Amino acid sequence: MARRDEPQQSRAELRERVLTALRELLRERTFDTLSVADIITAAGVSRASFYFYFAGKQAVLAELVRRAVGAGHEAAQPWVQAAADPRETLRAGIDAGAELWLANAAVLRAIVETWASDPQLRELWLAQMETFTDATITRIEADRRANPAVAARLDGVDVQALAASLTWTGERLYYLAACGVPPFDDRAVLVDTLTHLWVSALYD
Amino acid sequence: MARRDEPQQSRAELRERVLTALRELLRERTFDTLSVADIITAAGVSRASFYFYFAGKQAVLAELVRRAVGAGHEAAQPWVQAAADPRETLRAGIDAGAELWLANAAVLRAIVETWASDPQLRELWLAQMETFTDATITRIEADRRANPAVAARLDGVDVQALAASLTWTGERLYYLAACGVPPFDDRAVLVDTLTHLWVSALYD
DNA sequence: ACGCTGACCAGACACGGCGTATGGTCGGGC
DNA sequence: GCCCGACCATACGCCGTGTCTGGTCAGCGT
Repeated sequence: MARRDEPQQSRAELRERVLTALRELLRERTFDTLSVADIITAAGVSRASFYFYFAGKQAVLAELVRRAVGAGHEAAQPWVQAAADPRETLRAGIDAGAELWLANAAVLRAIVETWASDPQLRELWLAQMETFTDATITRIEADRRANPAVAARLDGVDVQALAASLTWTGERLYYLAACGVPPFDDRAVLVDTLTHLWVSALYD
Repeated sequence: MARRDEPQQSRAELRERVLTALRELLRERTFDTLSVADIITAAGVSRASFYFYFAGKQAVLAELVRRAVGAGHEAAQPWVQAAADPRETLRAGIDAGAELWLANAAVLRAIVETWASDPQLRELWLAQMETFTDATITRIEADRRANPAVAARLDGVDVQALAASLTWTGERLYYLAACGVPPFDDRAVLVDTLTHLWVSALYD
């Protein structure tokens, strides 16, 4: 027994097989309905090997999330760094976020539904949100210094809290969109609404 | 055996014992870590009786949620019905929401973390959010008719989507507050920020 | 006084998922 | 030629679920 199905698959690319197997499975079923048996069957990997490389299915999901979200920071960069007319770059950033969520809907949906129940995932996701919040704060403070109107508008406002709430609003609406909950399943509506919230909270 | 521990507890108040037992347990542990065994032990009820009255622990949670949220509609009523100066009544409504979440933090937290994984709970929670969204729409439309400035501000805006997004933003921030995630664990910050988002999106 | 019925109980069951342990097979480096 | 590390199948103990069985108790009608 113990024959190699794929004779010459390079060694530690077995990890990769597990990761892509989970990513594929998530396109059809939700994370909580997936068992380790499902994953290793799809990956063509033994139970023992699975537990050698991963602490459990949460660990696999964590890795997928880290990868999926790496691209997220770049998506937000234009708005964070741009100097002029925030409204347009902001909208572009929100649209890029929608794109990112669309591309990784299955994985992101899984973590949003799971982070509360697992310490590792919780820390990962909270840290992730904090990263976006920090980027937002940086940009807001820059606007505040450069633009008296913005400074006036934000007078007495807790910028940290405002940035965090905008970040989390994004998380929620993108998530609902990924779930197909109306009216956010319509991408144009999603982007318009989110943009309206950000613009009116910060600049109007 | 089979002696009645509480000799003369009226009959179908056994249901109630289960409900309050879960509510109490949720004050200390999260829903997903609770087993049916835990619940029936705390309630002093047999496994068979439990399954006679409830389809599972989700069904118990669903009932707790329905009760907890009934009070929520009343909390929102002042703002929905009030004719004048929305800002103050709006803030009062948001504060009442915080109060409601504080009082029922354990139950509400449980459903927010669980509704994605159970069809019944999903329908329940989505319907709940829709109810709040509808109330918000009603109020916004009234403002729009009564106040030209509001009408101008909301020109071309999808009111339905805006109302829904504000509702879900509330859900998220109240939830984070219940989880003790900063900066929302500070109630004043929470209410200020949420109020700022609503006011700037609708009236400013 | 009797027995029936309905509410309730304890306990056990089959099932399925989890995480670990065992023993064995293969390929490649020395 | 051999040894080691990567990998496999299998099975185990544990725990939670939902169902089923058999039995105890109260109240009520007769």
